[in-house]
Amino acid sequence: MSTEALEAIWRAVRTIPRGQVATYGAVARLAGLPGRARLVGHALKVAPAKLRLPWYRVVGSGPRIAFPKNTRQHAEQSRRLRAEGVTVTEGRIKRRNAGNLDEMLWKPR
DNA sequence: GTTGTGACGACTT
DNA sequence: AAAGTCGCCACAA
Repeated sequence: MSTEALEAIWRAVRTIPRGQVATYGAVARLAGLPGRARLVGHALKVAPAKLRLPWYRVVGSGPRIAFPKNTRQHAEQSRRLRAEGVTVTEGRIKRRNAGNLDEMLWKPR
């Protein structure tokens, strides 16, 4: 995979505002890689810690925490999101505002 | 080259 | 709601 794609993903993740989340699919689209949500997961996995990416703001469709329950990562992501005011219950994200921008979208309903 | 395994997602049962 | 199926593709074995 090209590093440009990885960097595009990292840049997209950086644009997610505090207190909001974006899905893997949305991040992929933002990075110009529609349909490649899995690549986003990979990009986050290999991202240098030095970048200090807000990886915890990236969630699965639902929107829900992508990690299985009872894993360290799941707990960690929930903790960090709650620390930013995001409500997480049983791995699900509760929507709080009207998600104006398409990027911090949670399914607009 | 093939296979299995994912920080995924949309759709269909 | 839950479980399959299929499309997507990077990576390791």
